[in-house]
Amino acid sequence: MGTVAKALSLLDHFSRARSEIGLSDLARLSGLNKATTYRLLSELQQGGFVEQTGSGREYRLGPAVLRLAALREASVPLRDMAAQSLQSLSDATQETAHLSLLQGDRLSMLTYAYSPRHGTRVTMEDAQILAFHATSSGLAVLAFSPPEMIDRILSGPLDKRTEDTLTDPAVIRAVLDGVRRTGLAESVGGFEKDVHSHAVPLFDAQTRVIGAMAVAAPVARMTADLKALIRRELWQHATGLTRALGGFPPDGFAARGGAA
Amino acid sequence: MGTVAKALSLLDHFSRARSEIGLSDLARLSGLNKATTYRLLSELQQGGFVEQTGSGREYRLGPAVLRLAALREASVPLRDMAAQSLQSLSDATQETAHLSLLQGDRLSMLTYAYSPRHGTRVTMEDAQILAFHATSSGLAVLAFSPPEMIDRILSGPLDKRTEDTLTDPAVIRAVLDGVRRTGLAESVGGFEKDVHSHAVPLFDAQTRVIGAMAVAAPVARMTADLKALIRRELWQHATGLTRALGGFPPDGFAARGGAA
DNA sequence: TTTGTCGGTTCATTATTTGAACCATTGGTT
DNA sequence: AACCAATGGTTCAAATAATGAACCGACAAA
Repeated sequence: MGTVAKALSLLDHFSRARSEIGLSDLARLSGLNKATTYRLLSELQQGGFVEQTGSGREYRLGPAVLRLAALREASVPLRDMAAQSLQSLSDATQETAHLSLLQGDRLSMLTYAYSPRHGTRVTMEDAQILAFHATSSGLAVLAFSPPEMIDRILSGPLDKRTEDTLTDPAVIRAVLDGVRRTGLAESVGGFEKDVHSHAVPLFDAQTRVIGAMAVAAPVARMTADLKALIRRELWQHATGLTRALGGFPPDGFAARGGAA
Repeated sequence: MGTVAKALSLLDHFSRARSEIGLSDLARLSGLNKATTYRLLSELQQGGFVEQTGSGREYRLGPAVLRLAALREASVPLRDMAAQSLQSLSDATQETAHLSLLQGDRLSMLTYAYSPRHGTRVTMEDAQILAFHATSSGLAVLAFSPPEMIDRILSGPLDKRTEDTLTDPAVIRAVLDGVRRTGLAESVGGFEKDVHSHAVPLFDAQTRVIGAMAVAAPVARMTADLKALIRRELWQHATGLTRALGGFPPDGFAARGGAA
């Protein structure tokens, strides 16, 4: 692993739950030497990617990321397009819609839209990391990822979020085959106990999978009609967004039509 | 300069005007060897900080910055607070208000708010870099920066944006003294010919300057009354935002009250 | 006092970065 | 078709920068 990759990997340890991390903690988390961690942090700090908090001397993400995000948005207004598409999808289904992006071996939630219709709804956390084996989005993405990546993910630890979480690699591979056939992934209670979610992968211009669009509804509300509606709308919106971003589904994908 | 700093500096060459850059161009822009640039870009690409465009093989900022920005926002909702404060300031003055952040030796615009009142207004560009010697925001920040930084900036090239741009370090130092006394910086036509702007610095929890809040109005509209209004409102809003972010002005700053 | 942290620093050893030269392609010119 | 000047990408010996064990002083708890 190169020095730059190490420095960038430090940034991965910040999360919503842990937005400020001390030097020693970060060294432990990353497995790097404390001195190394310090030097890398110093360089990141110089660039404004991290900064130190006032009270403690802990580190947190810095303002430079805001600037870069603004530029990224300006050149690739994915977030705006995604937000529009999600809102429309959420309106059509009356359920929570969300979109996640693949970054290296991580799948993280970019944005979401709630429907105001129901009092109960599935809630999402900003920049949440989605487990590949426990979410419909994860399964949708994994199904269209390169074999090496599938092997890598499935050979890693697969924690049992709920009693319904799939943790047997063989079982998951079978599920992925199904996702590849239909272009649509489903997960009932794999991530949160009462959530039933569907997901469709998104692709870039080289037909590589870049993320997934999903609809999550309470298990109690899922009827055959709602399921059919979600599948139809989700398919439309996801393939539409892929096209809008200049991406292309792999050969044969469009033909599937999200059929169960 | 460490390897990490070099890699991060590559990201600085992306701008609104130039959102996609080829390998050779980027090597030229950064002054690094092409092979070096390539390796650094590869590492950045692995981390999702840059990606290659579908059509050409050019590079642009990647999706990872979006995720980090979301987390930064979650832990330090500066942008939201800034947006609110700017809107209120813009409403009160009927002119364009904007906020810039210091990142290393760069001052870059974070966000802005227009007033709908007038047909003519000062317009801003997202993530624009503000020159220290040519803008009120730059002067406000520089006045409260460490002496070494002032020396560094003033010994660098000071380009003459307009005929009214200050380029004599001695003159600028005198202006900075005034800014330090009043807590308020002013620039007439230093950046754009017809723009009259005021700025007040913002501080962090260690009383270090982190940026500036500013109001920019067309020179033609600037009367004594408007000037007094801007100074009063700008002072209120800027000190209010500093406080809201958990920051503290340096000793004696609050006592100045933005008096001219 | 002792013990265990913390953030930060040092410096000889080591491993990584570096850059000139080199491909294979591409697109424009003659 | 031949040529030229770009492009993105690759190689490898030489040079440089990264590394980590040990060390500070400061602080807090026992």
